[in-house]
Amino acid sequence: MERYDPQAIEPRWQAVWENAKAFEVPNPDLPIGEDVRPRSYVLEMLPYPSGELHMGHVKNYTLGDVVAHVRRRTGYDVLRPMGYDAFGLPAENAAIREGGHPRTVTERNIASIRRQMLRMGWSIDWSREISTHEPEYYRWTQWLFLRFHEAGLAYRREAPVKWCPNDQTVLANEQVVDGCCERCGAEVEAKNLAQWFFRTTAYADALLDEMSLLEDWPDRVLTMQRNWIGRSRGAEVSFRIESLDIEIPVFTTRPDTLFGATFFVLAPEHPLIERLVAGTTAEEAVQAYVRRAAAQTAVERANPEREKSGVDTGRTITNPVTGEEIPIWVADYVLMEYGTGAIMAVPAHDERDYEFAVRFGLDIRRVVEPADGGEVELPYVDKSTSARSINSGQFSGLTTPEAIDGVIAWLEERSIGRATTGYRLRDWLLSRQRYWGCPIPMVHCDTCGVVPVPEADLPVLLPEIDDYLPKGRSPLASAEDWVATTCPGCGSPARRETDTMDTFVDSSWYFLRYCDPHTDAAPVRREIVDYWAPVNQYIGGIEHAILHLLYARFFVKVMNDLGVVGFREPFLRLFTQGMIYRFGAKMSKSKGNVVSPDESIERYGADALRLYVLFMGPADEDAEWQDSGIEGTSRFLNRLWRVVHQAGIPTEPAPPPDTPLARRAHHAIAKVSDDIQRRFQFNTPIAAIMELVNEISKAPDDPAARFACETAVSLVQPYAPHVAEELWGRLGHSRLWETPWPVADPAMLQRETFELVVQVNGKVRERIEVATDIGDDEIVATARSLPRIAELLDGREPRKAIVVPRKLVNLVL
RNA sequence: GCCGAAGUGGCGGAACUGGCAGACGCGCUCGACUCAAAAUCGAGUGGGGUGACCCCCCGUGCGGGUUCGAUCCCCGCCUUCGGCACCA
Repeated sequence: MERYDPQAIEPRWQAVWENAKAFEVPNPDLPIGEDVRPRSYVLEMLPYPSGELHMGHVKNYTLGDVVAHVRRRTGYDVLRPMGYDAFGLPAENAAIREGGHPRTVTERNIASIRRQMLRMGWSIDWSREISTHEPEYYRWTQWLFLRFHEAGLAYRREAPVKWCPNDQTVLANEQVVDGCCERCGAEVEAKNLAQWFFRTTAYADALLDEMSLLEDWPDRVLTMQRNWIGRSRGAEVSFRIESLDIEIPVFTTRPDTLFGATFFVLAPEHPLIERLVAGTTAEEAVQAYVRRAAAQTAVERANPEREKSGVDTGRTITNPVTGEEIPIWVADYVLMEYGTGAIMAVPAHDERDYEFAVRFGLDIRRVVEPADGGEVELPYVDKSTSARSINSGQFSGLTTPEAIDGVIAWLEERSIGRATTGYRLRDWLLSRQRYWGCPIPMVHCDTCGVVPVPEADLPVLLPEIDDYLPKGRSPLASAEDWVATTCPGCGSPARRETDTMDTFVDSSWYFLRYCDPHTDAAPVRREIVDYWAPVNQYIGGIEHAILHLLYARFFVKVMNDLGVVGFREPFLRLFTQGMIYRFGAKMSKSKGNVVSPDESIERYGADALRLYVLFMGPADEDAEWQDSGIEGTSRFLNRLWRVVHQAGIPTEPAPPPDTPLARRAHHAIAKVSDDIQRRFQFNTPIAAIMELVNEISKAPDDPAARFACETAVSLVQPYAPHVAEELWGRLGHSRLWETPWPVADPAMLQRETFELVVQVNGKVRERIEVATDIGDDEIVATARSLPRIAELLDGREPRKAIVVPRKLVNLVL
């Protein structure tokens, strides 16, 4: 018998698939008829070509490959494309590190990633390959930007922004983690700059409410997105400073506590502060406080452990329900970015206001109590129906929800307030002061202002420049020939926008372009994109729970509103895979704990590696890489190889004889199919196939051995397609990749007998084989007649007998 | 602090709807093959008692509860991981 040699087998089958265009799915002819084939769009997140593939990619794409193979073999046209998220900081930083041009380095990395992907044997439709840095792609990114701009959803404004001093660019809110740059970890700085934004906040409600259109997303991802969007319903209430004739609105989720508002607080950045204190005795102290606050970093300021600080302005403002004058303070626990930058402080019913009032000796007035009249400590923050208003005029006695509605109605009648909704979500800051990105297709004209580049002039090509190192302003600004242009409006000399787009813009619609990757008429043709998309199954890392997954959802909603696509959500089902660790840490070059896919392939073959990354444990959980683990799956493939060659393999009559081994094979079919299709569980099917192979090797002369071997090979194909295809051929068949997925025969799953577990008082005391159709009474009688059970009963009559059909009987004394 | 997930042999994990805890793999032990080793094959492998076998007791982070029966449900706690964190 020939040895199992993955190094010989694997490249051979990869060539066969390539020649046969085995995994290419053509687009339908237009117009699309009624009788279309069932189809499934299976997609994994596309890689950044900033280096080579790592084990995380191997797990991600192998998962998708298993799903894709099984769907193909169960009758679907499966769209499974691949591309590269080529623009952006990771690729650009890699280029700077390696000292080449970003394009050269990126394209070299793409070539090596593609080579690795082919070597893994993933079933990808390579005819649809795209890369976001190619003009054929980013032309349409720019086109979408223009349409967003037209619709008022892309705009430029000067705003306080987060600046990464290391990467020398601004960042989106989503890219700031604990006050630090998500990429490089440097502490971010605050700056005021004119920047481009997408109006994500206009879609805050849609992003929340349309979660109901999703078929299956992990709860934790939905929760994270909900928290990120942070919708809270409440009211805006106007407070007046009579002496200065100024109105300052506040946002509150607790209008019912207005009677307990005993002071008022402004954020240090609030624009009215200067006017309030000008020429007063408090002026100097307030200005000093404001300066101190400005000097603090976001990290310092966000530390909730820190004792509250603040300063009295000496001014008062009128509480609109009580008519009382309450003091106005300035304190940095109030944020300018949320709500209106001013709050009414209700110390009795808010933790932060309470802490502040205690520290500065301000009034604390209780206006809510438990509905059952019980005693509670302050601050009392319950806003459910088990709380009710007190000391609140006409609203006293109402439950909190009633009081909230009542106060809002009262405010609306008098035009001093209204129901409104607050969001934590901010608009998406998309401009970056970096070279390696999609140019923003806008022109600055002294006469016309900011003018869009006409659609016919797209793409605005990224210019070739010598020095693309980040230096605080976009490197594109130094490409003077490129910057100088004429205004599309008036024809006078004008300057191009020199910022580039955030990489997340590129990756917010790539999955649509795959559907129609070569069209030069539109980003995608509507009929084609609606044929394939939305994605049926998306697979990727949890680290994109907010960033990419929220942006892509936003993009698709806008594109739907613009009529570009016919659906509202990009990804119907989402599966987030866990990370692979080694020696307790994420694999990284600096920790020296990396196992490279190339190394594993060379030693054990792609099939053994593919099996191992999914056999490690549940795919959605983190897992620890064990070098001996891949040896195990490699050993299993050797065993499978041997069993197929040695099992005698006489040609059996079809259908195969009904033997214990044939029944084991049918059980394996049922288990593997159910685990992959219904449970989306990938480790246990491998165990089931291993069991089957073990059974075959124990009974090589079983008359159904051939059938059992064919079943094992067929079931392992999604995981280990090369060796499966090879053995399938040696069993006298061909093209396993398009052979229908096996179906378990229900009759073969039926058993005539089963092992009855006999318990006494819940403890297992005996097991016997009994007929499947045995009656309950007979089960009890049989159980009691067993010598061991009779001995335990010792003549006593069981108080109760519980029979679980086809499982067990429990005799209770 | 708030929200969420998880905790099972020496290790990774299995047990799907409350019904035989530890499937499958790794590791280890013994045996076969071999001059020998590796590879491969076979047997065994949660802890304890007793010990030829049978059998008994304990056992799924800890403490309680519900139930004939709990890894699974409920209450309280501990630990680990993840998210959010002055969001008014």
